[in-house]
Amino acid sequence: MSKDTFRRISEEKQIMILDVAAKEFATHGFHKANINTIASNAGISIGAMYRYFKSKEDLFSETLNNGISMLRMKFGSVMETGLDPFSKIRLVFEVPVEFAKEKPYYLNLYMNLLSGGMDHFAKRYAHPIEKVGSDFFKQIIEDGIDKGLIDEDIDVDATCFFLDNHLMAFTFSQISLYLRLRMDVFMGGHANPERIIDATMHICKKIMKGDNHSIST
Amino acid sequence: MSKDTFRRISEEKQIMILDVAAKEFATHGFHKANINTIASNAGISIGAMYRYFKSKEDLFSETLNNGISMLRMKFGSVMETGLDPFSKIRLVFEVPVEFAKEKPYYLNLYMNLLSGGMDHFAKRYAHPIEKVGSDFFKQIIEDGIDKGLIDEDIDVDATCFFLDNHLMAFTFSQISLYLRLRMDVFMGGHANPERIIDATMHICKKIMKGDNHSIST
DNA sequence: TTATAGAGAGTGAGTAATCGCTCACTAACA
DNA sequence: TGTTAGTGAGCGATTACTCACTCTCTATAA
Repeated sequence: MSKDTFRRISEEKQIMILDVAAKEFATHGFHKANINTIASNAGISIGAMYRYFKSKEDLFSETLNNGISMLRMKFGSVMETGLDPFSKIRLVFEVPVEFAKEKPYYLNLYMNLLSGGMDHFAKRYAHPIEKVGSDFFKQIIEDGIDKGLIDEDIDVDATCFFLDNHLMAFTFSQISLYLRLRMDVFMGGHANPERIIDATMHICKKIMKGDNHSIST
Repeated sequence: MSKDTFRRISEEKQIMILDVAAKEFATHGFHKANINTIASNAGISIGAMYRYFKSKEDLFSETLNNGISMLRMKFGSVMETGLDPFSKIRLVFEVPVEFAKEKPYYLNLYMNLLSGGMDHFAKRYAHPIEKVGSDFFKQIIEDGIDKGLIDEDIDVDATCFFLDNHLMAFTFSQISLYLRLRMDVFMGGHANPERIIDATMHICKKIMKGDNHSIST
């Protein structure tokens, strides 16, 4: 965790430093990211940097924590809409498209957790991060079952996993060069987020309400 | 590409060196991987290493190429089985489970392509790699439509993308610590590959043959 | 058969650059 | 005068890559 000295500076400056750091970690990956560059881009000295954070790892953790707060807020606000299950699922696919336009580098941070040499962070962050998406989908589906909108004989866990896999791949496809090229291969030329979301919703309804195709879009 | 000198040494030695390199790249990521360690683990000098490969990037490329060959072979042998579409899809989900037991580090290599700082490789490898999976699913689904096993009104591109997203996430879940922990969160405790494959096939049939639930497992 | 020359394979200590982090310092303020 | 904030030159560790060297093998001349 960051030092007291960091929490004592103005909130804008905190956010600015974390944004600059997230950008650097996102573009170069944790190991290749340069702390001296982050300090210089944030307009502070490396001395100050190490007055605010114990180490490079500590700074990275703080950017991750900042990202988790944003993630929780986004999922939370979708839950609070009070919309029907399918509309909530549609919304949660639209969120990363918007977020990728504002602060894509925070999404990159999570993608970097997947790869080799990041086990230390994976152990600490997999559960808190993934619980958010898992709880979200489970609550929506169970709610849908209660209201008779979703078949009660589906494997809830596996369906949530299936949906979140697609959400994860779709989200990362907005920000990873490799996955963007991959999406183009699959979708034939320039892939359009709206088309994928429409198709996703169509598939969603088939999975969860296989015997009733009459639900409105 | 590797130098002539590399292609002149025995094939076993070539494979041994590439395996050792893949392992190092997989566990530490490209940037943190140590060429001197690779040479030492492979039982050759760094001098020899640089006689075989132009640079660290060149060595990494060669391990990727080696992995692509394996990937093509695996997908190819599934296509050649002559099984029905749904059995082929089941097989292609079983393949990475087996492969992750033999040479997981080759799968890690691809995951590392997704994250930050790997754009250079992403541009070169996204298309050749992803074309394999894309062609595979498209051929299967079109074949299924021809034979009347799959609805002809589905969005083929989007369905392939959807299926491959799940295959990718499932495959990487076998080898990435983060994604393994994530899978546990979703599946509640220890996730079992067979259960996920069963659920996947169930979902597959609903997506592609929504009006007919009577197809055998 | 033996001596010699030359090519190619292989070696590993060393170099140069990078980068995380420290610490002796100054500045501002109470 | 003491405390806290901030600075940035530079240290030490790491690591991609080089190069002057040895070893091995083959071809050819004596």
